[in-house]
Amino acid sequence: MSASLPPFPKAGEPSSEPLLLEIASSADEPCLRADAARNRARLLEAAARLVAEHGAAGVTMEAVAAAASVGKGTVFRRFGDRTGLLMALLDHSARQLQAAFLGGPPPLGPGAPPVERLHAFGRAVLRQSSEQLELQLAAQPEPARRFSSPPLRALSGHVTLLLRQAVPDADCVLLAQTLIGYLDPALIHHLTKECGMPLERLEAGWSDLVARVTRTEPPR
Amino acid sequence: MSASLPPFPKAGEPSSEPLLLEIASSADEPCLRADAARNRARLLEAAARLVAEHGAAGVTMEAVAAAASVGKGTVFRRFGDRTGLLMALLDHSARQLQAAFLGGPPPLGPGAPPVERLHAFGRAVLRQSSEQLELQLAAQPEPARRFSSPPLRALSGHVTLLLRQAVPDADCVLLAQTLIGYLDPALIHHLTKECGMPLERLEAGWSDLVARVTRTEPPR
DNA sequence: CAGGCAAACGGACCGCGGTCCAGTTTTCTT
DNA sequence: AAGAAAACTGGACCGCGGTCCGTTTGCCTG
Repeated sequence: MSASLPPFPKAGEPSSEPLLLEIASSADEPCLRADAARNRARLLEAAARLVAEHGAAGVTMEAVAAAASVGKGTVFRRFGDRTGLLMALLDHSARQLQAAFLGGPPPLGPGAPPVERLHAFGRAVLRQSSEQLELQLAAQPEPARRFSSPPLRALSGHVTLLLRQAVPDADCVLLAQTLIGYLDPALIHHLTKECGMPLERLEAGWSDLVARVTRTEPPR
Repeated sequence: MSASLPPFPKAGEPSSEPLLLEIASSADEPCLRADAARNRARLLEAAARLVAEHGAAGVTMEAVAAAASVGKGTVFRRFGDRTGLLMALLDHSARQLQAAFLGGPPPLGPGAPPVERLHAFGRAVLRQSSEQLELQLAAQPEPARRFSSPPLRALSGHVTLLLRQAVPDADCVLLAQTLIGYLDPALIHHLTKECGMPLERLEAGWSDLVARVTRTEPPR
């Protein structure tokens, strides 16, 4: 296991759901030593370059280490494993998106009615994922941990909160996971790249889904 | 790549969606040579034993080969890759389930109204996945191909058909993928093993989801 | 400025998934 | 029955992700 990287105190899992989501683990980097910080930057830059040049598949841990003139062990110490490195590469845009729906302008940010925000949320995620698709796919952790990654937790937490406002008496956690599932990069890839659907259709599908899920009671 | 195993003509992908799903690739094994068939059986048996003894993680290709007194190359020739081997291990119950909803007694099989069948379908899949969970997780292909595996195609195809009957004017393919997403082994694992939810809650969640998704028009 | 120590480094090392191909076995043909 | 083509076999081989541990380096304290 890659557990117990000394410098990452794991942020101590705030026991129960905090009612307001903090800006996701912004206290992530516990003051690296100077050389460590420098190497971290070099590694990220090297990795980004490799992605650009040879695609995500070309991002070999050894290659990254070499390209950054750094030992292989260093890469693992810093990022834990390959997934960690790739996630670090996506971290920037992830935080950006998060900031947008936590504190940005409506309809994505607070201020709009929850259902509106859900619609906007889906569009935003779909757009962002469909760029970056290759990286998003490559960064997927092994199946057993797929839903435990901090960024994903943040997304599903947010959706849960919105759902609680929109359909208070439903099992919003489960509903949220369902919605999040629709935004899974692997699904997006399947539908757009393999089935050839245009992104607009996925967006329409999201809107329809949100509408159906947030309908309060059967017409009957 | 592991493509081009001479003996597997790839079954030629029946171009468009067949209106009636055949019993999923039942013409899979194009008459193996005698010794090959024998080795195949030995390998599956050995693999099953290893799963039972050391868990899915203990199923090393080399270990399986050794346990079956067979060369490593043989394993790969037969099953393509690790995922293929694991899927072969699950094949039996997959076909069983498929037979049940294609031709078994209602409410799972034909005869019941489509929404009824959807409810039963979810319960059946949830139950089956929650046993076998470990194997199901381990058998998961790399993200990019997750939705292309034949068994999964069969499931989502079936759901699509049922949805077309229940909500004819919706984008049933997308809706079906959403529902299938709820039944993803990785999600089941996350919710039951990591969040500690009882299976009953997931079943209730499924019913709620099906109800919401198949509601025809908003109450307004 | 010395010196001590935690943190960071780097590369040898390991195990596993996957490939390859020379040699063997089976099946088909005549 | 014999011989050749096709199919199968096994294990050496490769690359990569991940671990380990002896060595080096930056930082803080006196």
